[in-house]
Amino acid sequence: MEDLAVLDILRSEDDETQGGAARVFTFFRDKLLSGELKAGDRLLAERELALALGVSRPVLREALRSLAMLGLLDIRHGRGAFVRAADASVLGQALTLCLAPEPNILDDVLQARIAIECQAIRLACERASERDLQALAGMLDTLVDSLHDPEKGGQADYAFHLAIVRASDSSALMKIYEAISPLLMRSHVERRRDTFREPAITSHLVDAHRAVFLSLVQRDPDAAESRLRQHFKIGDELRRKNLFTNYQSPASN
Amino acid sequence: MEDLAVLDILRSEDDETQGGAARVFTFFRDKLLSGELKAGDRLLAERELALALGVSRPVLREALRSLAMLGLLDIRHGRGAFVRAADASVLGQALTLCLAPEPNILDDVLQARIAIECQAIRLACERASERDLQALAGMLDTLVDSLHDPEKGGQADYAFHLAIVRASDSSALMKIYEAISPLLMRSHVERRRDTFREPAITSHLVDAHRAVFLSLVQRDPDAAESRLRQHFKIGDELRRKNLFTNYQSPASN
DNA sequence: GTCAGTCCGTGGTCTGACCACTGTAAATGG
DNA sequence: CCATTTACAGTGGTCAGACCACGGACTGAC
Repeated sequence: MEDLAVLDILRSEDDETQGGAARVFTFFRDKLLSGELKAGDRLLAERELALALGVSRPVLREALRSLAMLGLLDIRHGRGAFVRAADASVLGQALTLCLAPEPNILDDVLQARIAIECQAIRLACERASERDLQALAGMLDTLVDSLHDPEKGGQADYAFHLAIVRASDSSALMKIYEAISPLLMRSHVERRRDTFREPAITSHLVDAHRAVFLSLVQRDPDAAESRLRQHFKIGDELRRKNLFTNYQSPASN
Repeated sequence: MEDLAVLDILRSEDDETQGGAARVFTFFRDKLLSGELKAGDRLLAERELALALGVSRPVLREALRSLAMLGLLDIRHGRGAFVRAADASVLGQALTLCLAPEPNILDDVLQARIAIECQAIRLACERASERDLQALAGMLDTLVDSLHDPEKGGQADYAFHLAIVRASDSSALMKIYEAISPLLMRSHVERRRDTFREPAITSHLVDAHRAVFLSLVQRDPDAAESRLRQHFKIGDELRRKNLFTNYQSPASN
């Protein structure tokens, strides 16, 4: 009952005076939204669909193509068009598009990341299952094992933080986090490449993650968020300091 | 220099074996991303573009239509295709699409809202300008004046919270907040309609907003976030209590 | 000077055909 | 009888050319 109401949101801004392609587009979008078309379903052939909807094939193709570009359809040559499971990658692309003209995107996205994670860990303190915690513990080990490798280390770091968001059991937080991930990943691995040799940084890294994890195990939201914030803060300071040092004596390059 | 690097993110997943429409699509998307095409620019006529890019007009139209559906282009009959300023509405639609199949979206989006706002107000404590604070003060007045009207009151409430996010001076937080706004707005006005007659709720509303504002003026991030969290928490409790009461005696309907 | 009508450029749509890819089922060979 | 190969039917991909509908600008009459 509640789910259906959500559909009105998008419909509201579509007046009835739109062209054929747009009409077909909204037609299918609403079918997808309402669940009338589920992931994996196969659409009719283009020629039949065009006939059924009373539009020409080019018009129908424009609509289908748009849906495909949005990631809602998977059109495969010689096979047909299939409904695709909702994917956060579109979200990520849209976000990148929106933020592209802005300056200092990377630092800015970091703020969004902090926002999501801090709320996620609070929820995780309430909702995290035993399996979530075990997964987190495993990732902590992976993190320690891959300190020497900037590539694996970065991935392990990301995996740990992602697991926190997953443990929040909030699909909205999760989707948004996935959406900013592409942007996030950039600064993540880059930073890692610059700093993985610094003992002060790597030691902090392990301690900070462990501290966050322990607070989570103890189900203490305030402590968990506080430690997470501290982790971000110190990481940021170390990074700036490191950049400053390298700038003064870039001989190590 | 840094901005350009962002472009690689999307390009990475596009192999070179794609069809004509997809090729044209990525062609324009990258032009938009790189700033080669700015908002307001007018594209060549379809026939000329098709000729220039070596594809037929239907293929070109499929690509342009897809860009239009993504909100990147504004195609107007009889006038031409114009580059549109990046808009968060697409983000909102994409988010709605992604979250549609999930249960309890409304409550879940609220978590995202709390996440964004709590981080935003922290940043706002550092970055908010005098004008931001004055705008916030004005909205506080509007809020008080419109307590009696569920419609205006809801809008004023939303405007106040939006202004907080704007004061954070973070375009990423702002875009994400705008993206979840359509979903947010629903529960917002609905809740307001159910609760605006309750003195306990309206009085809390004013006090809470004022307290948040004062902490912001004093540039105290911890206090500001704490009070904001409290505001959300109490609001949630009051709402649940109210729903419970109405459920027990729905005569007032 | 103002207003009406005309004209041209634009997107919007259609038709019908042909090409390229895919899976399957029939034909072939062992 | 089974495995391999081949032919076919169905699907999306592309194209060309034509016509319609809309918007703005120019031109003419008033």
